[in-house]
Amino acid sequence: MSDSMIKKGPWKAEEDEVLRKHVKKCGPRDWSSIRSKGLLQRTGKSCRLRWVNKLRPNLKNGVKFSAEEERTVIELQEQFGNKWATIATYLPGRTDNDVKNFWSSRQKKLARIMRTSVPQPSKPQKSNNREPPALQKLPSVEGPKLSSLAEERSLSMSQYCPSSYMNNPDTINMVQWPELVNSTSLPFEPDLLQPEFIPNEKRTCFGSQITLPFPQIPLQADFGHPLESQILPMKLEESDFLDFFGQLSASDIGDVQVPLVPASWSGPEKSSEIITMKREIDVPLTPDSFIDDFPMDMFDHIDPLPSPFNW
DNA sequence: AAATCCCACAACCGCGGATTT
DNA sequence: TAAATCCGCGGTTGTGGGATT
Repeated sequence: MSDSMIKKGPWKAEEDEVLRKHVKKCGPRDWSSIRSKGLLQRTGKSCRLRWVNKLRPNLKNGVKFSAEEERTVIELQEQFGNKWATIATYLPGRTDNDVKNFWSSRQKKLARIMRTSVPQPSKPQKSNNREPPALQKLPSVEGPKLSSLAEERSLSMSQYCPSSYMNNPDTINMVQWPELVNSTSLPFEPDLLQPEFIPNEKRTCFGSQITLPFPQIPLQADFGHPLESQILPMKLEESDFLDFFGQLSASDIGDVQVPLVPASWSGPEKSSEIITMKREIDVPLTPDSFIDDFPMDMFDHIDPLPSPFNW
């Protein structure tokens, strides 16, 4: 059968039925034989993909990711990277494609938020382009494909942040963090916002990995990302933002003194507990570690959101 | 009302590893 | 053991519908 006989594009119900019958008869294998037997004019790859992503039983087709699923994906992506098939094994009814698409959408939302966080110029500009003017002169914010939040944030920060503040511990604690956008612009389900800070001994400030039991994950476990969920919606005003980040690159950050606990944590040592954090070269930057490294008092201006556990 | 943007989703492609011949 | 084939994975693109301008 020549390549010109190979059909591509959307599947029809009749094709789905043929594929279902094949799987019922032969099991989910021998995909190539479907075409060689003349059952369908689809490649074996295409048949397998259709089965795995759409026709397989117990799929959650058309069902949005729940907050719990989002949390799980976020955590697992941090642990496994872009191993979508691996991550999907933790999410019943979800395919690697589902997870991949979810993550991709989320990345785009985050990128957009980072972009719109760029300060507006003092002079209004006439332009049909909705891109913030400050960004227009910065090349390729969306250029490289970023595989993790950490990369995304690092890129954004290094581009947006003029620099010298980045590793100036004296300056960091002087910063007044500006207004915040409301939670409706968050790139994830509001369910993920957890004001409580629940100390996790497996988690340290610099992106240590949360060790998840394999292959079962307790979905009820606390996967909250208080730092990420609160820092990302921040809308940064021009002066504060640029002043803060000065002329140094994020990678230059050395020792920085910051409070360890989020503002919303009501622990007795909230404002007094200061630790010295040191970035070590051999510590991999994980998706949340970049944000985790921010000084905690920058969250002081964030209104606590209700815990999903209190709803 | 039209144009544009945003978003979610489906599907394809290229590659590499595993299996078969 | 090498070549051919199959299979699975991750990256990318295309598309349609809803929202926004």
